Amino acid sequence: MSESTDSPTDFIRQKVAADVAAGKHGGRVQTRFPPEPNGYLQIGHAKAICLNFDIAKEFGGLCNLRFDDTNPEKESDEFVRAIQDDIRWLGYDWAKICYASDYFEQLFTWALQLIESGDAYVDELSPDDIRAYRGTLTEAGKNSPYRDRPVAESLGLFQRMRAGEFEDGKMVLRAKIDMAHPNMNMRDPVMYRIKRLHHHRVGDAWCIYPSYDFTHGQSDAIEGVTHSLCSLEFEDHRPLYDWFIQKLGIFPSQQTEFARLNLTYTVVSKRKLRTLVEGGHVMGWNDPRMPTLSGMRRRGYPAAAIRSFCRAVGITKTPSTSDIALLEHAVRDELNRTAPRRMAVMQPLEVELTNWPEDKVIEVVGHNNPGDESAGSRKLPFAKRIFIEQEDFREEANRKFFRLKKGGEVRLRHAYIIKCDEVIKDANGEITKLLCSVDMATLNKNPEGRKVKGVIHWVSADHAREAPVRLFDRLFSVEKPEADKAREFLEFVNPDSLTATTVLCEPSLAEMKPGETCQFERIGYFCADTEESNLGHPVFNRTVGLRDSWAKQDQAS
RNA sequence: AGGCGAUUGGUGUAACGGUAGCACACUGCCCUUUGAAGGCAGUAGCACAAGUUCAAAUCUUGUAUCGCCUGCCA
Repeated sequence: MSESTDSPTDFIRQKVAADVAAGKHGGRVQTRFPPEPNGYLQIGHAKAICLNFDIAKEFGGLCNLRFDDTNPEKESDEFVRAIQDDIRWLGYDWAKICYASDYFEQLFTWALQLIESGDAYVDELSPDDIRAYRGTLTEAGKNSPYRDRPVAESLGLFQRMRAGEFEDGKMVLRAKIDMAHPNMNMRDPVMYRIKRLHHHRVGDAWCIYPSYDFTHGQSDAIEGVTHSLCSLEFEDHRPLYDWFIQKLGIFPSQQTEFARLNLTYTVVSKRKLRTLVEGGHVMGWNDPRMPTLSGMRRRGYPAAAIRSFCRAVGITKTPSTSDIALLEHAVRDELNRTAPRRMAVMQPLEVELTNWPEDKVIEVVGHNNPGDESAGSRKLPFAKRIFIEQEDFREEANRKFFRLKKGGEVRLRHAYIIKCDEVIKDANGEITKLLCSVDMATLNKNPEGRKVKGVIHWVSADHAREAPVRLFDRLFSVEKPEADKAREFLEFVNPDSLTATTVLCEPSLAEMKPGETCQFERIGYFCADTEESNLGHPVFNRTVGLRDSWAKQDQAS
């Protein structure tokens, strides 16, 4: 699943292509990615980022990064910075970085214009009354008593709102549309509210802030965005989006909605991710189990794999839940091509090579990537005492088990074929050690007259380095943690999603730099953690395990 | 007096009136100094009903099911 060069042909790209062909906006294409800086980006945002930036690129257009910072309540510079880092890491760069807050003055002027044209009014109803007057899904709302106040009065009040003459929540500016509209968003939506909050960019310059609806389309218009792509929940807002543009007579950006991404065995809503962090269910926003970009980055997911995944799930209007296995496939696919191979043993079983001279140490050569000659090779020490994986030995097993068994032979990866002659056990009958003999004629050579099928990994006991490892499993133990409305999603958090253990690894692994990823042969892909690794002492995160068809087969039998 | 949108194998998608294809997952076989990767094969699908048409996944209507909407959030 490498990133293909031919472009996808989803309905949005078809629409953009048709617009270009028709000469709309002179064939110009411009998009934007508009996050609110109130949280960390997650895999769902990655889908939107890829869509917007890729479309701009494919059609020779521009894509801006625009922070939708109209509500200072939960917004901060920390998020502004983290979002930029995540987007760059994903592999994208913006034409311009914009802030809705840069348009506050213009927005205010436009609000004045709508008041003057009789399309907006200052309402003094309380929040509770506004709700009550709005009506319900099946009943029309009713007009506010302030709805038909004179234009001049609204004008004066709105100016005074800005001047800070009224308390928070005392009044709002509303669009005058239709309180009986079947679309709730058209029942005189709020355009401005009074909030005495410090804004991360404009400071205390304003005490009134525009709403999303009165900001987004105008921001698109100011920047000249031709295609304003957003998720399905804004479908109901499109009539409003168009209404403001039409009333204001500004550049007609067009909004198109697509389904957001959902993933099995996880949650992606900001609120729920926050709950996981604040409830201590994970170590933080960048916990490797989190579907955040920072979490996936820390876990070792390559940016290219995430892009590839986003391309694979496509863009539609059908709400759906993608299988996390598809994401994992994209990760393995990328890592299989790029990650150097190494050897490490998770559950060591000592093996003494009886016919190997006591002090003899040789170096064998291991290829870094069998599928990529250019990846080169490294040397591995081989000596009398080695460790193999406990599960690679069975005293007795059928022929399906082609690893080491008593009296049987197996290939040590990159080294010799050995034969198990004797099994040493302790008083409890637990296997403590294997005595094996080496077939000296089999280094990088197959024996004559017999075929040895199994290959297992190993490390030299005297040369192995011990390193901490964290194994991650799915964050939730059910496919759709949000599906059961009667139960809180937290009930489904997988108690075994994190396992801390250690590995014995080949010497070269001690040199792994934080953030680097390799494959532990026959086990999985691991990266050196960026937070907890020290020079010469990596702490490994298991990015994803290798596919294991033997485990399935063994389990089935 | 509700509105808007959606519905194609287990999952995610393609098709734009003319043989339902791809990927993931799953199953079997081959290959292999990673039981990985790779190769080959296989299982499995148009929500339902009417209508238009020589011909419907595709157009029309109805039904069902699901999603979103009653923040001074975005």
